[in-house]
Formats: sequence, C-alpha cells, structure tokens
Amino acid sequence: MVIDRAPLLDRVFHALAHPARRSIIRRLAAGEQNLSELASPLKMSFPAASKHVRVLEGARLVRRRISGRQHMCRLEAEPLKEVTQWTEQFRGHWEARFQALDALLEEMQPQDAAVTNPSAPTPRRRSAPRIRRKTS
Amino acid sequence: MVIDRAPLLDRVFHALAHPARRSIIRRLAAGEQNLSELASPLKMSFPAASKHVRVLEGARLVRRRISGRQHMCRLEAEPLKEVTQWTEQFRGHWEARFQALDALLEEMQPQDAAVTNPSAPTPRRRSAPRIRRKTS
DNA sequence: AAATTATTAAACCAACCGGTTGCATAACGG
DNA sequence: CCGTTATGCAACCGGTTGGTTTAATAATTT
Repeated sequence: MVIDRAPLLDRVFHALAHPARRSIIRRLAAGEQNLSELASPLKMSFPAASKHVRVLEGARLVRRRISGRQHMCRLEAEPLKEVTQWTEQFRGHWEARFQALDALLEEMQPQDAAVTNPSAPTPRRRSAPRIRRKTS
Repeated sequence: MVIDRAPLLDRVFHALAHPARRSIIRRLAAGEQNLSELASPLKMSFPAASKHVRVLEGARLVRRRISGRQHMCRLEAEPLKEVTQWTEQFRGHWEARFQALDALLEEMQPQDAAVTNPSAPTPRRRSAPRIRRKTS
C-alpha cells in the first residue's frame, strides 16, 4: 500500500493496526520516552521496534527529538482527532437502539401486504438511520 | 499481519486503512447494497472489490445476506465504537489547549528566571501534558 | 434451453510488512 | 582512548496484501 505518501488517514489507520504500535502510543501518552525505553517491553528486536516508531512518525503520531545519543519520542495526537471524526459519523449506526430496531424490522418484513400499520416499513430494503429521533 | 484470527481491533484498524474499504463503509451507511453496486464505482476489478468486502466482514464491519444471486451487504458499525473508545482515551492530548500550553511551557522552562523577553526561542525539552488544570 | 447476471474460486504477480541479523556510527563515561 | 550505550542502515526472508485474469457455479431472464 505504500503507506508513505498515502493519504494521512490511511497511514494513521495503518499505524494503529498493529498492537506493538498501539502499545507505544499508550506508553507515550504518559510522557516522553526514548527508543530503548519504548523497545524494551516489546518482544522483538530493537530494530523492529525502531521501525514501528518510524511508521508512527510517518502517520504524524509521534515526533522525535534527538538529544545527544538518545532519541526522545513524544506523542503527537492530532491525527487521532481525525480518526474520531471519521468514525463519529457512524455513531448512529452502532447505538443499541438501532440494533433492536433492525431486528424488529427484519421480523415483520417478510411478506406483509395489507399494511394498516403506519409504521410498517414496507420495503425489505432497509434504509440507514439518517435522523436521530429525540423521542423516547 | 495475518489479519484473520488477530485481535478484532487489529482487524478493524486494518480494514479502515484502505480508502476503497472506507468508501464501501460510507456508502453502506446509506443503506444495503449488493456487491456489484459496491464494486462499480471502485476503480478495480470486481474480484478485487469482493475481497475488500471480505476484509470488512472479517472485521465485523459488514454483514452479508444472500438473496438469490445477489449478496446484499449492510454496515455493522459496532466495531467502530471500539475504535472511538480507543482513540478517545487520548482526546486530552490533541485538544488545542495543550498545544498552546506546550508552546508556553517551552518558552518558560529552559533556564528562565528573569525572562523578560517573551519571544526568546530558548527551549528544547517539552514535557507531556500529564495533568489537566481546570483553571482558565 | 440458452443467455445473462452475480458471484466465487484459483492461479498468479509485484509490492509490502514485520521480523531478523550484522555492521556502522556517534555520544557519553570512565 | 576505550568500552559501552543508543541508534541507524542495509540486506535478507517468509508470509501477506492488493491487484489481475481466467474459469466455474448458480440464479434469473428470455
């Protein structure tokens, strides 16, 4: 996928898709750490961990400040904002209410015809919940 | 990365890391679509698109209902909730306040004492924002 | 029955990922 | 200086990804 020079969101999601990299982010959230500190708890060689940090840098999730022989890394969380923004647009879809509603609709759909019930959603094609009802 | 049988969060982030798959999700948010409908706007062969849908199914982001020869897909957004939950834990780190604060701290930390010149570019070391002050 | 449509499956490919090892370099502490 | 520490870099490797093409299957239409 050539994560470099790919859209930032691609790089961010890709960066977050590996547990070692999420672990790094979590620990950086508590404050700066140098590469050795970051690498030591990861069951892998130092170069491997270093590569993970580079991936995070490529996604702008980590920034590095060289101080003597130590490379201090710190979390740069802005890209996570975009992640949240992207996912938030589907919040309505995962809220429990809709799951229940879906199940209900599926149950009453099959073959109904004489629809006296106004709330009967005739089509078997289900439309997405576009509006959020305030009611109960 | 063996996305199958990997932790769900890995699979979800991986699934979201490809623009074609995000595009599929976006369009499914508007309602069910079958594979052909999903594939047609994606500049790639049908089998390629079909594979993308399978990746999304592996991440539990899409579910398929076979109806005749058509495979109707619908969005299953719960996993996105976990994504949001994961990222939300870092919200404090990307909120603008901290950026400004960081800059400020950078300015006054180094060897301050009698710092009359506010634009002194002295600083280097920046510590992570660990505590959230309520004040202004 | 034949043609069309919707989809899977299989084989193949180049590129990439995630890991390793070995060696080079640079900074710090005696 | 020398040894140690912190890191980079290049080469290599097996497995996966993301794409293709071609062929097969199955449901629908004519």
